[in-house]
Amino acid sequence: MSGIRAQQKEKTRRLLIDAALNQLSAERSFSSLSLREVAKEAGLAPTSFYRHFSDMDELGLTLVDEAGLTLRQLMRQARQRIAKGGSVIQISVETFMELIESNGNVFRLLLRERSGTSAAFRAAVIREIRYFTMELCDYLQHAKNLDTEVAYMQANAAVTIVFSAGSDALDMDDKSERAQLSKQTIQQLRFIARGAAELSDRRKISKKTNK
Amino acid sequence: MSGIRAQQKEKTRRLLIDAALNQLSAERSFSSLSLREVAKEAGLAPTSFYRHFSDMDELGLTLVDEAGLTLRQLMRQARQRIAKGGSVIQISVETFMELIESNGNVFRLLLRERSGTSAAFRAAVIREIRYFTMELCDYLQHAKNLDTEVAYMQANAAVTIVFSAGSDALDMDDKSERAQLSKQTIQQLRFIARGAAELSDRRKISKKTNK
DNA sequence: AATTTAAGTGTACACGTGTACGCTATTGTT
DNA sequence: AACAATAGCGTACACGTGTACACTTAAATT
Repeated sequence: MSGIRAQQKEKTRRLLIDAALNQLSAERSFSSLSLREVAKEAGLAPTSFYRHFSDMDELGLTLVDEAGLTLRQLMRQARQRIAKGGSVIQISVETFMELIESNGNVFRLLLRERSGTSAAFRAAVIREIRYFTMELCDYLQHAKNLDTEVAYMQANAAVTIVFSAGSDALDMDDKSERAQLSKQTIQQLRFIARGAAELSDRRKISKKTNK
Repeated sequence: MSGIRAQQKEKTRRLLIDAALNQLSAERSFSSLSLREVAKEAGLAPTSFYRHFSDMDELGLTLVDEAGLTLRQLMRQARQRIAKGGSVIQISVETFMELIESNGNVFRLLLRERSGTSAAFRAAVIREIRYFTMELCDYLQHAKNLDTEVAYMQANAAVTIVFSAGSDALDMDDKSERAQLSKQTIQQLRFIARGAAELSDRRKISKKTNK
């Protein structure tokens, strides 16, 4: 099996995925996309859609997977940059904002669409974000030597702040406005980091004195 | 003019508003609601809808106004409780969570629906949230004597965290789970408050030494 | 070379949608 | 008492939707 057939199939599958992503915008949520619209944008007959996905829901799940991949790519890239030195928070936020600029529509799926979708879809989105949060939590625990619970709360707050800022950035066309938003987000993350570090310290001290 | 007619009209207008609110859920966003569905739920013929709103968009804007009112009610209630003493953050979060429990669907409009709606709708939501943020910013500036810019960043971060937690709470049926979420949210707000207070102090010192 | 498999097409159907239009019945105005 | 205004209804229409079904055509298998 040379696979010239499977190869073609994969190609038009991507056509469908990209067609869906391209139609996303501030006005247009995934849940408001119709099977026919997506097929048309991909240059296919409506019924051909079924050769690749049984449902718009299934396409949606695939898109969320795609978004998850992008999120991991983000983590890898940020880690590489951090290894070269500099402010961890600043580098992370800037890397995130860059990725939003180039992969805007992929992120809309994770940042918007909190309702009006299937339960499976929402669960998938939540799973991706949780995974991301846990990665950050691990990092905080080890690199910053934080109390487990405190690390989780910091990670959770940080992800909420960054994703919310990312969501806002999606609708900004002015570049200086985005830069301002980045700056503010960085400062907010520092607030959180500072507060978390203090609580973690206090907890450690109280544990020692209890011994 | 006794207004028995206008009175009736207002009554069925409320029927439409409530019908729309009642149909909101995790699965069902406002943007996915159809004019006919809302009219049916209200016990009206589809075309009667037009006697009250020219559009689903117009209904949407009305709902956002409604949500804005609820938000102000929240602020008033929180202020009253705070005046009686206690942790400001804790009281605020608990008041917020209470209101979400009783007015869940009103909040879905503000907390979800970040896309897939008309530009006017999104603008209205953003306006309400901004107003809320500004109120908090004012409070922080005066009561806590914070630097203007720092106060804004804290207010913005706090609102993001609380609204995100509120959005999560909307889909929880377990009461203890909600309590845990409240606790976590309170701690996160304290992180932010602590970090902001420190930065504000540092800025004041540097201003003094510059004189 | 003959046969099977499957990606993509076109037609067809039932259904839900927004809304234009004319009607009825009741309230408000003159 | 006569008239105007209007909330609500029913019908009707064009349109977009998901999808079932029978088809072509090219690759894969035998």
